[in-house]
Amino acid sequence: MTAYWLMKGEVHDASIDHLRAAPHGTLAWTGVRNYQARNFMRDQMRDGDGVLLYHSSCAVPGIAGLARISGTSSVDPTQFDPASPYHDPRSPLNEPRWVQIGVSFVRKTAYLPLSLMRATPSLSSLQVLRRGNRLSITPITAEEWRAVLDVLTQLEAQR
DNA sequence: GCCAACGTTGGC
DNA sequence: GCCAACGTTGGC
Repeated sequence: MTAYWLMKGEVHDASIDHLRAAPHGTLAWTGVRNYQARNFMRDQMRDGDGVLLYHSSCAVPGIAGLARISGTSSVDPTQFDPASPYHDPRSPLNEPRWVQIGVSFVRKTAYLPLSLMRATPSLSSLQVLRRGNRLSITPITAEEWRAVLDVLTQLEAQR
């Protein structure tokens, strides 16, 4: 059974345009340094799962496109790279803490700003809208996935 | 750049 | 195992 996820990408290095431009439209999702998010990647994500790609750390955060999970999780090499901003000197070489997973471009959508997400009743259950939420990966129900796609369809019909 | 919220660390 | 201090996230 396909699951759905919302994944935050910092707009300067993991935007929908970065995904589209990547070889095979696929980026290794590195740099996740939160145990809950790691556990989603390691234990629950499956090849083909649906992904809402959300742009964070930008003037207008929001959903920018659709992607899908590609393959299964593997060791995130950036944890062992002293030159990487994601270097984790405390991660044991023989028992790596952090994993990555492939994320593949599906399509760029109409832009759905966070402010509109908050203002749309059918999206009110999204975990990313909860106060104080900082988790970079959150699960999405099938109903929420449909609701987001409906909103995107409406936005795309308007332009 | 501010700062609320929250996760992690480490002394005890 | 508690919890204060600290660091980070991320919207604004």
